[in-house]
Amino acid sequence: MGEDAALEVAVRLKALADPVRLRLLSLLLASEEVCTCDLAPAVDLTEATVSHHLGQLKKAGFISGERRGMNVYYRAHRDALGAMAQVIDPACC
Amino acid sequence: MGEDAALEVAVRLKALADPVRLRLLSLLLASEEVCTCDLAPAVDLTEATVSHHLGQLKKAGFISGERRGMNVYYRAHRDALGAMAQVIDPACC
DNA sequence: CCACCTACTTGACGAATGTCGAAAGGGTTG
DNA sequence: CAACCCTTTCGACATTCGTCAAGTAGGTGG
Repeated sequence: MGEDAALEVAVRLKALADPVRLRLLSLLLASEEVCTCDLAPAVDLTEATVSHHLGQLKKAGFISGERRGMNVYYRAHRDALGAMAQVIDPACC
Repeated sequence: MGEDAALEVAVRLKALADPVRLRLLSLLLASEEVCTCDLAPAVDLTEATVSHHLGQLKKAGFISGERRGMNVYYRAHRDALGAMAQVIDPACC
């Protein structure tokens, strides 16, 4: 793996390498669409903290959020996760 | 994903989420067996720094090292990487 | 046996980065 | 406007990265 490629992959892996973000992602994968106000109590953290984590996942391209009315609904990008899995083990898929 | 499971996965992902460790792993996957003295110049860091990184990869179960004479030879555990890929995307494999 | 060298690991340190929540701000609805 | 949802800024605290210095392990020559 090249130096630049390693840096890009590491940045995206860092976004996944946190217990809170893994649980948020798991909740999003299970429920299709969830808003911050529902996620915060599920992981027992403040909405501000959850917003931080969602921002990191969004920046890494694993989720996206859409505002509808008062709430912001987040959904997971399953293809981005699949691509990440393939980088870790190309022989896997 | 449960709280404890998320923590365990996060710890192992953190071991992967670093550009230096990704490059070290890539070198090990390419060459079957490499010693610290060959890895250090390949990533342009001191042997001490490389040893720290190899220790983290070893602790996470992605590599193992064996001393033969003066050198310590490391090799990657491909199955551990496959298992990690499957955690990220269960539908992948 | 001893000194000496190479290969590698470990511990301690400063610099950089990440985590979390309180407070403040922007949008949206009633 | 008041209430609600969400994000952003700021500050405290913890974790991580790379290096030096010291220590261990194995090999070599006097």
